[in-house]
Amino acid sequence: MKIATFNINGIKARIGALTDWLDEAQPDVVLCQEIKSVDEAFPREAFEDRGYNVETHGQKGFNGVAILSKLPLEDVTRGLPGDDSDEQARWIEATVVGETHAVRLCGLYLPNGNPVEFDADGTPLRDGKYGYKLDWMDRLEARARALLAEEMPAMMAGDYNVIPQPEDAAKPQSWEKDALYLPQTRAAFRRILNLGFTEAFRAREQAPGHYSFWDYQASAWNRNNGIRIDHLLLTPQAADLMTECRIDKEVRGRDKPSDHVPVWVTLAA
DNA sequence: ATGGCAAGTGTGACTTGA
Repeated sequence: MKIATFNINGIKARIGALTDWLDEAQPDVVLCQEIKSVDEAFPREAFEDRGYNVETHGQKGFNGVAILSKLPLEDVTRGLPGDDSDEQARWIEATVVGETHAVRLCGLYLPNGNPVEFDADGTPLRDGKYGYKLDWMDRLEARARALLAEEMPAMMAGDYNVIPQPEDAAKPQSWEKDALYLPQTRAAFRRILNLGFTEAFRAREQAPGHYSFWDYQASAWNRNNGIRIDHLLLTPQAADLMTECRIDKEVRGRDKPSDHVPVWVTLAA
């Protein structure tokens, strides 16, 4: 079972690039972020024609997540638990049943968190957009604990907007005051990992220089000035099934690319 | 150190992203 995460940066602008990649990579499931579309406007037919079931959790203009799956999607839920006042569309879950195992899939688009405000000491304030990011990560940790307690193959995958380590950025020093790389951000990410999740890509590859995002600006792609912020976190039961994990880097060099590329795992499920 | 781009909304010039 091949499962991918892909921040597509707008479904309308990415139909061609996304369907081209689907036809060639043949994933069973794609967790999509930043669909930037309401549910009614999502171009389902392009994917249903290729045999994918489509579940969306969209909003107008920004954010929005979706799941495309060749397997039936069961028990679909929308929204990250823990704050009924949060109206941003950043979380969707569903279960797929493979030949040997059922797998719970959580697709997420974690808040960016910039700009960060600092006090006079240079300490980031837990306020505004950065406060929302850290609060969202606390809710993610709570959902992660509940998921682990189920003791089933499950994953939380998506655009985490977290650079975990210096080796995950071409120029780590340029991110030091950024919400994606502040110590508080990285600590919150580690707290979740340390509950017992396997970060799929790092479990298979320890070398630096592997990225999943290159900014559209300042020739970031041509200079390979990238960061690795799209992650798949696997429960122990899912990690036991993992056979492969890769980043489809070359997708970034095509026509009308997203600024992110797909990252995928295969599970013996 | 700075500025650089793309997408959505909606048709001009913003907001947001990372």
